[in-house]
Amino acid sequence: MARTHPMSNRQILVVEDERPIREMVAFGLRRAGFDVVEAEDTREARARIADRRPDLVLVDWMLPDMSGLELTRALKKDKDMREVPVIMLTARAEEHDKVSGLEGGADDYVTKPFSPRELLARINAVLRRSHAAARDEVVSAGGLTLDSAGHRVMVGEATVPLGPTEYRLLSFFMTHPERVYSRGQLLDRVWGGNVYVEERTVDVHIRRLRKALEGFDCDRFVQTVRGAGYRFSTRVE
Amino acid sequence: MARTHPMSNRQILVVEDERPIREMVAFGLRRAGFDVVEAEDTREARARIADRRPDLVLVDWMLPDMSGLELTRALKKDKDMREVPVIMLTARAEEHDKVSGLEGGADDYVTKPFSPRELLARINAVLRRSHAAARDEVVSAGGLTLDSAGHRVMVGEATVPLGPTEYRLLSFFMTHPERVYSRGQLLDRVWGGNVYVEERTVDVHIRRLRKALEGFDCDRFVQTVRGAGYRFSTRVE
DNA sequence: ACGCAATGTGACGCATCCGTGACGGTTTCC
DNA sequence: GGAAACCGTCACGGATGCGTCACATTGCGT
Repeated sequence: MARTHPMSNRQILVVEDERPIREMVAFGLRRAGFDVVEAEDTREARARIADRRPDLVLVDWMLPDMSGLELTRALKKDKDMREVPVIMLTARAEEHDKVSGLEGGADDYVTKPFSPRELLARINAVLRRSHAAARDEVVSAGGLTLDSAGHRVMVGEATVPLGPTEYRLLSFFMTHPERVYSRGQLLDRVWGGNVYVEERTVDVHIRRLRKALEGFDCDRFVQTVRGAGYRFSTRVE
Repeated sequence: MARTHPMSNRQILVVEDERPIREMVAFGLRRAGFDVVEAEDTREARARIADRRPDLVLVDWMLPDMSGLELTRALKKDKDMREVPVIMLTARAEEHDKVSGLEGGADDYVTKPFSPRELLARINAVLRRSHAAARDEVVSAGGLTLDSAGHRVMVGEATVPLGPTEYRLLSFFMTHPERVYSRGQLLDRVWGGNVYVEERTVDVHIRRLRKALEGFDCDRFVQTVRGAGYRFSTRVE
């Protein structure tokens, strides 16, 4: 929660076993003004995350000891590390990977081969979204304002009356808009992976969230995607 | 949420006469999200290629009736099958074979013994090359935008109201445009190979898809090819 | 022009999914 | 210590979408 790095010196952890690629990526990022930490396997990565607290983790899908996917899953289950945004680096371009990568908890993915420009764009997008909270800034969408410092969501001058879980849910949605999440994914990322609760519980909290947003005419942003999950989108259907 | 639908729309034909190996490979590929069709000789392989239209063929170098190399050569001579990428599976590691394998028209080769990871990497590399157009996160065609992360198709700022099946159907079409698919093929690839439904059901969903696209003046992209099946094409007839 | 086959179209029953209100148990805050 | 708030679960009912059928329409060959 405490701001540990100045804006111009954001720290990124690059997890990649192939040294040439890792160094090339690291070089590009340093050139772009980032502070880069490198790791070549997941064991090292976990250690660096624990002691350096990077602002973002860039992880290769294919790693020697454990796949990047599993690392991501593990991170998102750890309460201390759940907030760290993850971008998956993958050589695989199929839809399958996009889905499973995101199910594992990655905030975005970049397909190899990628241009430095594309990678930077993704990194900045994710940093802007997910770390706005950690920088005590606000995220706005469709009249809603997420004030993470104040742990509340506002519409104009009014505060939306939310319970803790509804706040976390809406907070997650607002930092991850325009994207469908299954009930299972939401349980992983909003509830935390280690607890077992019925998937239908998500429905109930969606209901409570909608009810809270109802008075502000914002409930339409929480959208049901039949057979898939839920999506937060300010674009009307 | 045990979905029966293929996660990736990619279908792979495995041609291998030794059953244990074939089944192991097929298992690994299915696990990785691919839709797998098996064949144990070149005769069967040609039949499967003709009726299933796989995205990629994985063929053993040594086959009982005709060598995989000859199958590959034959495929590349056939106008209908020339576009299908081929990966050769060979027990021989000599440089000589690599060369002749590629000369025969294979897009890549993998030397036995191989790790599943290596095989997947090769497959994805080849798929990426041959389906370069289909690998972007958002696929656009004729004003339509497929937003796979958001599980929706948009026209400008508006969302096309699609049911789950219609979404999968249109999603498949947009990633496989300009090509005719029979009702049977569509059932395989969109519905998932293991379900039995009437072929006419496809017609009904085509109808529903067209109706949904009607308001956006995009229904003309879904074209009927009498006696053959359906095709998605942004080229006007 | 005629007839057959293929495709378009509207309707219907059924299964599934999702919204919703209620309830018991636990935590939090006076 | 009590009340209020909150959470997870359940059951019920409505809504949605699916697969099939029957009938209309189109297109093709003769």
